[in-house]
Amino acid sequence: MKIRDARRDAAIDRMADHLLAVGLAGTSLRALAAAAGTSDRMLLYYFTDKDALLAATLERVAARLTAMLDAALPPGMRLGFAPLLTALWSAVGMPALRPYMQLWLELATGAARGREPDRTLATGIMAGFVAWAGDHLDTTDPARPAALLLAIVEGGLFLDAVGHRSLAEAAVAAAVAPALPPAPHAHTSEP
Amino acid sequence: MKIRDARRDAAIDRMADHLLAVGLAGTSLRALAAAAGTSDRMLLYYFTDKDALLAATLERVAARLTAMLDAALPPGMRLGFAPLLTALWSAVGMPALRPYMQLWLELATGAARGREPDRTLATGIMAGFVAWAGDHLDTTDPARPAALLLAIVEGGLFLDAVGHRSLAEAAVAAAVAPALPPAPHAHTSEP
DNA sequence: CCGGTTTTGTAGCAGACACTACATAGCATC
DNA sequence: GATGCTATGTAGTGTCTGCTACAAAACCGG
Repeated sequence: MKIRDARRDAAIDRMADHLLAVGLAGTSLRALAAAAGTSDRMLLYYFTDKDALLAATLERVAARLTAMLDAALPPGMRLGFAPLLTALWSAVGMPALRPYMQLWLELATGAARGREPDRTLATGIMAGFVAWAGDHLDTTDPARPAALLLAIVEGGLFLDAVGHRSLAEAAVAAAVAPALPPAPHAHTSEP
Repeated sequence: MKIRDARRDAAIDRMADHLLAVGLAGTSLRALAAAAGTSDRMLLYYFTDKDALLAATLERVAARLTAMLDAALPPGMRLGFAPLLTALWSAVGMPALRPYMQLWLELATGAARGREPDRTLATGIMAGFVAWAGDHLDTTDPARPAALLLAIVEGGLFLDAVGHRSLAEAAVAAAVAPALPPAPHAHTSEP
């Protein structure tokens, strides 16, 4: 029972790479098997289902992502709202994280339609992000700022995804600027 | 050449309903044809491709969405950052708009991977949203606040999609609150 | 070396998919 | 009424999908 688990685990790693490369929609048992160096027959020997296989692989991907985030902003480091937002935004903008963001978006799409295992996985991953943001904020009550921070980052990723990266950067810049929204009906003096 | 165009147009409307109901991934020529009351054969007579068909249908969906947004917040109405954000957030939270948001997310997923026609369509739709936000803000230079507003709304929709609606609401509440982020390193006096 | 369990290959199933070839029905114009 | 164009039905094509039946190989304790 050891060999099976070891090969199964190795397959998960290779399949995670493949999933990051082609996305959830663009994959198939045969393609995943080729990427993992086995046959579809074996994948269904290791896993009961394609869904179970994808769930395990997506969990591996999530673990990698949180590891990379921890590397960029180690746990225990606490920052104010603006510095944390800046740091997190530049972290998720790293080219190495691009496939992760694409897959994250795809998982959220499935979750929005209530599909499983997408929904459960996505909710859990996002809960992890919430905890992460709360742990990195130096505010007394981090709940609301953490929510806003995550909304801005996810929103920025979304704007970037639809081809408006500069808009996303403007949003982050606006959120970081001191007096965020100029007081309503009060025009700034700069022409 | 008139009958063809009329029926083609009617088919687009029915297919838009179907697309909103089941999403891009869950559809097929046969299902679309059934929803439109024709045959797949006819759909490929009206359109050159499945892609062309989807592009036309998605444009129809986008037109409907902007019409609904204009109904909720008529053009010409200008607001400050916080009121506009509140109004827009409650507008996109309407149950009738839920399928639109799911489809919008799905389109963004395709756009993130550079797939066509998703990419072009999504970029154009988002450009429309940017113009819409700029037109509804009463600030002198609406570029940055508009970007932030869109990022928060899209981010909130994303948080909602992954099952964290209350988090999304907290984010909007935080963005609307007067002194958005408590000054960095300065703890509020409330315990 | 033998017998049973674990691991793997081969071949295929039944269904869905986008798309096409071909023929026909309806209609209009001359 | 012949001719030609538009509109539609029938019946497929080849390919891909997740998954399975069956059997052979490999391994391991006795």
